[in-house]
Amino acid sequence: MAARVIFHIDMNSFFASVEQSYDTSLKGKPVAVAGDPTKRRGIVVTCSYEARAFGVYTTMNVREAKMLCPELIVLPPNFARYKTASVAMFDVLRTYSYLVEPTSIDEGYLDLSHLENPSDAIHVANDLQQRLSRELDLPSSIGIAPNKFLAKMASNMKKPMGITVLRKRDVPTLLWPLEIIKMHGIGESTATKLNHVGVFTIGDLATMEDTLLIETLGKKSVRLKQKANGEDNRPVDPDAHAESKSVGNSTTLEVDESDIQELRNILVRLSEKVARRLQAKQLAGTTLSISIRYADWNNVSRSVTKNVLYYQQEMIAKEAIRLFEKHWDGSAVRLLGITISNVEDMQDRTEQLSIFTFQQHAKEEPLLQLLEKMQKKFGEDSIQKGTSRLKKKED
DNA sequence: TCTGGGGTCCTAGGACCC
DNA sequence: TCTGGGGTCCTAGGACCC
Repeated sequence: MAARVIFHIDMNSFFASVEQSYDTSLKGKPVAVAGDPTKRRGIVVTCSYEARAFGVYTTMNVREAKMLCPELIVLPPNFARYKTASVAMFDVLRTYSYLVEPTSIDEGYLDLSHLENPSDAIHVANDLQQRLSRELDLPSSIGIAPNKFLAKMASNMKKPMGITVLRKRDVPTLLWPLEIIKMHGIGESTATKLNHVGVFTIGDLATMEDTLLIETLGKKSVRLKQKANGEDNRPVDPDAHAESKSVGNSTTLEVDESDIQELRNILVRLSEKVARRLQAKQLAGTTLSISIRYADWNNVSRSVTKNVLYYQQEMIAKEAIRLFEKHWDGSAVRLLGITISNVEDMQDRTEQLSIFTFQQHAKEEPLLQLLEKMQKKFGEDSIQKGTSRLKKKED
């Protein structure tokens, strides 16, 4: 197989940059996008490079950030605005190749293997970066490499407004000296485990003995070692993240709470948010999960999967409260969350249902009456089970 | 420096079926 | 009555990422 040309595009301090692009008077100033500073959840989500110069960083408490940088401009997040900028950015990317794989709101991969002369890649990257800067007024960093992993590592090497080429032959000199924690896919937990067995750099991992590696991290570590050696054959897949797999909302409570009525109220509010977002995306799912974070930071999740589709607020609230009351240990709660997963498109669902209903009317009237009787007798759940089972039979 | 909120993927065990 | 092995689904938790 011929060598591929993969770009990784990473927008620099995206939320803060969008705010500076939207209100140009913010340019050159320390800006932070952050949660409500009067609440304990008031933390910095993103900050401009001007703010970073003062030592402000993501996850830092707003009060603390203000102490380091008194002139810091703190803005509430405006997700609709960032989404708009994101769509515009990916539209620009798609003018270079249809093989664009968004991996988050502000970054993605681009496959440019079709370039006749791979050395043109740098010119293309320059052109792309200039366009993002000129047309959207947004800074970016671009990594160019023969695969996704190396492109991702490369885009991280020069920020902001960097373009970095990382060839396979550069791996020992450019990648291997980096600390193991800098590697994409390795977090604090894995880094600590590796440190304990004398692995401190990406190079150490690349040359690590297989038996020790699997003993330390399990079988998934084989892929990590391959990446450390600059090997990664995952394709750029435009559809990889096309549809969402779950929709959830969670909230850190103002104070640690142990009043059951108050906790129920919060679950009701969360169910409203989740139902609204499912509706907006036209999604419904068969699995409902709740997450509880206790005051001591102990995290617990509980879920149920039923042969019903969760999308209605009342049904979500009822099930979430039932699950919560069944598993709550009675101690103070710091965070509550509700997530619906195993989701499917409601569009498909309504079409299937209407075809089904039509067929019943057309030729199986008695069956429909039976379903209605079932519904009266056993409640809403049973008729959904009934329809699913019947649908299966038709297949 | 005591840590938000949105996600995804992986693993491992148990239930159940063939 | 005791038994293998594969496949799939569900649940819970861990790890990671932006």
